[in-house]
Amino acid sequence: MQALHDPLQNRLLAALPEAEYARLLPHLELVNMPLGEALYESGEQLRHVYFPTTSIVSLLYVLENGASAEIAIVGNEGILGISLFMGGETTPSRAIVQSAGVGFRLKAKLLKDEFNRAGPVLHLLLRYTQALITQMTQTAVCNRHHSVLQQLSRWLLLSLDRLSGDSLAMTQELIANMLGVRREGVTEAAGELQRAGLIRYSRGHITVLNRPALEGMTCECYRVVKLEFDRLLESVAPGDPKHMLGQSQP
Amino acid sequence: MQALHDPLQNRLLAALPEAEYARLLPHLELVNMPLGEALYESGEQLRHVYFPTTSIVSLLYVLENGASAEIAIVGNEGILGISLFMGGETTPSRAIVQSAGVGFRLKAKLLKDEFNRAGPVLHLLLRYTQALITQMTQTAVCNRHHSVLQQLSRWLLLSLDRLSGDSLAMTQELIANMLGVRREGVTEAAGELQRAGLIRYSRGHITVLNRPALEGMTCECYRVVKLEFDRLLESVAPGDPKHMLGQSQP
DNA sequence: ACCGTTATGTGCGTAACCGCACATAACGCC
DNA sequence: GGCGTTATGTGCGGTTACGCACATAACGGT
Repeated sequence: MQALHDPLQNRLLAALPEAEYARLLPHLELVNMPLGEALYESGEQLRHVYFPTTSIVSLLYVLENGASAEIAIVGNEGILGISLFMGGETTPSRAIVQSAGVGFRLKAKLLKDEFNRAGPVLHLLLRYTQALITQMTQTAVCNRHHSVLQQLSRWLLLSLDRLSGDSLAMTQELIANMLGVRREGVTEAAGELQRAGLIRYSRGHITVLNRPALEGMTCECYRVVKLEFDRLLESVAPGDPKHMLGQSQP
Repeated sequence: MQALHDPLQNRLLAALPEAEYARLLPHLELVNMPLGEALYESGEQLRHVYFPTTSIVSLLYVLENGASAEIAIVGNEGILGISLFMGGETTPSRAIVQSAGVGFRLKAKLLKDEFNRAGPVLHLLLRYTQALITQMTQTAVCNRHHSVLQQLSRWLLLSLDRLSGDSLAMTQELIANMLGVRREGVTEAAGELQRAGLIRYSRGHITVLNRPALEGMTCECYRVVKLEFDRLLESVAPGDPKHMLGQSQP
């Protein structure tokens, strides 16, 4: 079982230089991440950071009236708990597991210590954070200007990218909560995608049948985010200066 | 004239420890920031970072079809150009001056060098960035769930906080661009606020007449952002351990 | 095979906002 | 003081999504 789950399935861990990875590896703890679990709640002190491998976690904000909106999706490309190294310790949002799976966690102190070495780990985490910021901003833009159909498409593609697969276990009700729209709105949009032959939907299981076509009809928000993650997190080899803070150009 | 404009009017600069401020001061250059100026464009390499003092700058994303949406507001509490130290060098968004005024700028290399000392400046900038992230996430939430009236209220309060005043020069057309809504929608909402006696509006000049009442009717998004900025950027005195990355608790 | 539960589909009327077309009004300049 | 320009107000039909009330359908256990 353990053999099936390798920390290197997380692309952020995989991008670490050998020395840093070797330092962290003994402390990485495999954890199960069941559907609905809160990795952290609004305003809660973090004890661990999490590196998902086969799970998907949503950062979401819940309004006083109970309505919710997803801020960003984190999967095998990222880390949960950035407020730890950003210095705020807490955030007003929550992290909820949206697709059950596993991941690895690391004690808060260990990550902070590693971050404070001000070496490759710091720079990698900050680059990831910048990519995450882009995802957040694009969520804001998409919320403002695009239809439920477009947002659903974007969400599907972003989620599948973060699972490295083409199918996903998720009810329309849950997706509606993520997008902050009516469940019926998701039903309608999903029906449209299904009639167009782009996806297949059945009781909590979505499969993308024609990914190129789906990408083609999705709003630019998806592409912007994808490009930015690719640009900022392209495989960072040991010694590769890409993720070191350069001495700048004239 | 120069005497009227002190870098310490920028709260981020004011929060620096003496030693760091002394190092940066000789390199801080007073710059005029006229309405509509782009401090940076999407994807553009940054040559400077900017610390507004009497101006307001919007981070905004412009869609392929020309529609736009504001991501965050930066004024005398912050800095423009975080992608420089986050490591990405560029972002997909633009920074446009929304309220003319002045600010101070610093050459990119100097800021990077200071950041790379991994001292108080790094920690302060990261805390600010986390506060900015909160503003961005709350923008996404507000875009999703709240009315134009509520968004206008939030926007007004956030802007005035960043000017440390109670009036603002801004046409409804510009505000509409920021919020990503119709100009007529802003007219309607502003009319409502005016009829309620909360603001006065006249040809590009808004004055808040009854701030407590305005705050009272604004959605929680404003308060969440304000609280988070206060929490993360409360005056950081030299030697104050608040902005140092603590050695964590058990 | 049955039945409760959960998931999805559908059909309303309503509210908010959009796009467009103007009307009015304030200001700046000659 | 007249006039072009810019800013704001208003009306109206159309679209999108909402809230609610159901109908159907799939699954899961006994």
